[in-house]
Amino acid sequence: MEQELLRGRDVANQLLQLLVHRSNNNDEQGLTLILPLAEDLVHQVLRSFTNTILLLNISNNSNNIDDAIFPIKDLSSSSSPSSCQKHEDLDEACKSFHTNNGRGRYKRKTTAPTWEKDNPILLEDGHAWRKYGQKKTMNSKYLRNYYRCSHKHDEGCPAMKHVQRIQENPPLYRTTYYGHHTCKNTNYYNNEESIILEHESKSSMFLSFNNNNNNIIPILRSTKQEAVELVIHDHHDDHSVATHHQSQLYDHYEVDLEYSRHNVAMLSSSSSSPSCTDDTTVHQFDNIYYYDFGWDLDFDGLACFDHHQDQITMIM
DNA sequence: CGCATTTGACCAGT
DNA sequence: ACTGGTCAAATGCG
Repeated sequence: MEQELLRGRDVANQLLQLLVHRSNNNDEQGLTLILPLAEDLVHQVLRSFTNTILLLNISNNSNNIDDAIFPIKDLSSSSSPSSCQKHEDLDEACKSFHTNNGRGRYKRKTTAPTWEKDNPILLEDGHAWRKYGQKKTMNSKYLRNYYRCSHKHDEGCPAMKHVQRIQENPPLYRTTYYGHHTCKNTNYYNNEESIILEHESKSSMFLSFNNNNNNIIPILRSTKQEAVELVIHDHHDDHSVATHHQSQLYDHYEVDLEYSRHNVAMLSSSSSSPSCTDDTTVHQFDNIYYYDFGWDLDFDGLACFDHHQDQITMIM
């Protein structure tokens, strides 16, 4: 119950940050970008409440989850679940109670991966992972290793990943991520970890902007709890951190992230797909394209281009 | 001793 | 029946 409540509080904080940011950017593009995220966060908060109430009922009424009365109705589902088995939201909360001769039963995840990334070597990504299994898969001679966030139980962090070697020579490892970290990751900015940052992406900043020249949204959200201050000014300002160049073919943004100047993205002005530099690799997942920028200085970057909303999200 | 990893069994989805 | 995702006891390690 404590874990569920903590998770609910963390997600509510994320929602608050999102809404505060929204109130400072009164434009329609920003709204269309933020609404799906806000909706997702509200669902997570509701799930936390639901799980907590169920656990409360179980501890008060019965040791058997099937006998527990479920007094609230989940609006997202047409059925009115009265048991754990029938309620899809009750993922983690179910497992510890649905036992069979000491073995836990579980709900297999069916969600699409959040993103995936291929690397020539196994890299740290700055997060603490706990390995919970490995499996030989049919189409590969290499084992697939399964990890969940080390803060799954103390903070309810839902992030998971699996890593599998996909190529012998040159070696290539594919990491597939499920969900974002909601945990506080306090060691990320110390000196030791910053070395890792030079080689691997996925630090805290989610940069988001559309290709409307006058309307750059600097930050969408953060994967960590620390506030990240990065303001992108009008490109005519000499002190701006972002400059914008336009040609017939594409919009090209440069962002000066504190120390060095990076080419961030080239967005096609025809709204089809963004052009990329030569060292950019592209992955496609769930109708969203991920552009992996091989920057050679402080950051690697991952850009997500949503064709439906004609906007790009940078993950650095 | 306390934590993470290993490993075979269990389980859900197809 | 098969595949792969997850669990949890056994094991490893600092």
